[in-house]
Amino acid sequence: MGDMKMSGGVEWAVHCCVVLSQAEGPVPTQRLAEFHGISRTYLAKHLQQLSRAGLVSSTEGRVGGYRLTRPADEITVLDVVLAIEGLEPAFRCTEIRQNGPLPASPTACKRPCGVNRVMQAAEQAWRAALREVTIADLAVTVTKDAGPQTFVRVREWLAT
Amino acid sequence: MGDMKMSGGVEWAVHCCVVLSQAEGPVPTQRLAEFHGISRTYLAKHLQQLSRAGLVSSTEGRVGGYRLTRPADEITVLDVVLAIEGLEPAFRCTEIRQNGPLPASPTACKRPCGVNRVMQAAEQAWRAALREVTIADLAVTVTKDAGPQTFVRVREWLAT
DNA sequence: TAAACGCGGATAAGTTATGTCCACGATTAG
DNA sequence: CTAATCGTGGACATAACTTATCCGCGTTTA
Ligand code: SF4
Ligand code: SF4
Repeated sequence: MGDMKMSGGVEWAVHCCVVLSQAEGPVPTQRLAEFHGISRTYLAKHLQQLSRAGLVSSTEGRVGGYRLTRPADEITVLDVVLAIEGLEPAFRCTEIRQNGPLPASPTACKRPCGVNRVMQAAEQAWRAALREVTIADLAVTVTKDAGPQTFVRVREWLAT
Repeated sequence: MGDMKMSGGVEWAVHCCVVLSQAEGPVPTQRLAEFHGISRTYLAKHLQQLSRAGLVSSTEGRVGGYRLTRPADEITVLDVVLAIEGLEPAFRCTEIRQNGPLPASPTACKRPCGVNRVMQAAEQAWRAALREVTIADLAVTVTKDAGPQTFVRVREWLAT
């Protein structure tokens, strides 16, 4: 039935961060959207979220654009995912244990139950894995996968 | 913006499995819904999914209902989550690296890229954590949190 | 002064999540 | 035999969310 799906904007945002890590100056939304062949206006929304999260900073005006606020090896994939997806956990308890003919006592409801604890632990494991990889790591992977000339060509295109 | 949210039905399904692990006979949808104070007709949908996933088996007719197909210590929380949420991973790549003025070569696209690999690894860690806990474990937790008489009362109410 | 750019809000279409309803066949109590 | 209970699957309705698009505004620079 319903599947737990991550926002598609995460893919866009991660790719943009990798590109920004290789850029020499501010890159405008226009260029980033064109480069990835995606919607300019919608990407703008995601970049604004990255900006609010403090991952990128923006320059307004004629030759403005976005740049990373920190070195790429200090930005984790988790940072980007949380910036786009929000901070709320995937599992949200609706406290159904308090319903029905045998409701749990207020005392027992002080702390989250076993179900909730398991879900939170799983989410922590998920976050830990995402925290292990930085944007810089991804850039290295791209170089390995697509060749050492890749980012040279990207920089050339950005300078167009 | 968009948050990755788990279906609310997961909470219902897990709770139902815990109750079923303590029942002495088949429990009909009606009772399970009443016990948890939730929608009967909608819960029926989720129970059917558990049935299709092979976690519970149903008995039709006058005194029918659901029961677990396996001992509770052989049903993990992951089993339930996957039965409700589906098998698809949370992160779905749309291959935007193939777009734009510098598309990745077909050679480099043979296998998933670094981004995708990170996401898959994180999801594996998440699943591993959920696989560590069984319905039987949760039942023990409930006994600890809500008192040893809890399930006695549940069985009494179910026999009503 | 005009063009390029980021920012935030309003708006809309498409999709998903949530929930209801009903007709059907199976089973069992009386 | 008959009526009540129960699971199954499909159709249906509605709320919520995702995915955009557009516009007016202020900022910066050629
Ligand atoms: S027992 Fe856990 S999952 Fe269930 S309602 Fe309570 S906190 Fe939520
Ligand atoms: S680089 Fe990875 S995340 Fe990006 S489009 Fe390719 S497979 Fe998807």
